[in-house]
Amino acid sequence: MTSESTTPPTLLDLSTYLLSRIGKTARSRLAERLAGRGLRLWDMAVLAALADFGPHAQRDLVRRLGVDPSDMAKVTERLAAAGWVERVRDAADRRRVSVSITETGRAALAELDAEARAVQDEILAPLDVRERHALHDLLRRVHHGLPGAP
Amino acid sequence: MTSESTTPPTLLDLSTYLLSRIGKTARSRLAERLAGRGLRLWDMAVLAALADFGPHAQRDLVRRLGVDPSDMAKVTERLAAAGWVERVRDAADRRRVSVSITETGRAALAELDAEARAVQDEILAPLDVRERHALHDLLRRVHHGLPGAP
DNA sequence: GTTATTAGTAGGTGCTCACCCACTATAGGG
DNA sequence: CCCTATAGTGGGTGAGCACCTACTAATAAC
Repeated sequence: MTSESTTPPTLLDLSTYLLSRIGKTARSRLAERLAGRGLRLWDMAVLAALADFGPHAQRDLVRRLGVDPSDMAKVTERLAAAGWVERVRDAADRRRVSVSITETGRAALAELDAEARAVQDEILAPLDVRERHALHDLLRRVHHGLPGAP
Repeated sequence: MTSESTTPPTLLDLSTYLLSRIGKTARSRLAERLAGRGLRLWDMAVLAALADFGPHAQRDLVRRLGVDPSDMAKVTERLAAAGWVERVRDAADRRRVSVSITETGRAALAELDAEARAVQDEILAPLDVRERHALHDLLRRVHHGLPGAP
């Protein structure tokens, strides 16, 4: 338990402190699990985007997720090596590479999602189902107000 | 705005994703502001601990905040250079250094707190006061369940 | 006294992350 | 056909962070 008695109230009174602290542990716990499979957080994000919205030109993935093009190249390379995604040259515009998720990729994403939910269960343990929904709604609205691409 | 249409629903459905995303922007925005004053996040945490709980032997700060002793030395050094804290050798045990916040330190902390609340207002903009309280309560309980010192 | 333990410090390492530049290849505009 | 812009890629950089080691000074244990 985080000893409330030892964390300065000045910080505990800041929602931003709590958000950053909790977010960080959530992030690192999931990253830890993904690392066990040789994956990073962006890899999961890319798989999710492909599963949810279908095939993308790589540049569209870049724009959707706000990653550097050069970094995206590395992600798709890793995912392709693992067989989670397929990359094919666009016939119409041969500069472009169309990226799509494979069946194995979908299966992998399902497992990653399960991992993520396991982490979530750990972290949200103090809350009952109703409270988790309430939290999720609030977070959704806050997230919606965040700037996406600058 | 974070274009909800572009973030994969698979991720949006994860509270952990939202937490880590929101927490990260909160963290980096505050860090950015503190950097303008030549400070880091830990500096504020140390000031808060001293303001809330009074003077500490440096080793107690280390234990309270879970930082590496060597890093704590650098923090107190920086804070002392700025005049925010005072370090005096403990007469009883001359290995120890007692760290206490100065009046200027308190004033500085108040400013930092104001900065943090400004960031908070930006981020929680979509929520009204009642909802912010609700969110804070939920976060408090979640945070309380987190492991503090391993 | 000798030895082991503890507090603080200086300096360095490895990792992640976001970012940037240079380069190739394709495409499109005039 | 030239010139500019775009897509993807490889490689490198610098900031921030957590961690670790070695060292000094002081205390406690025996």
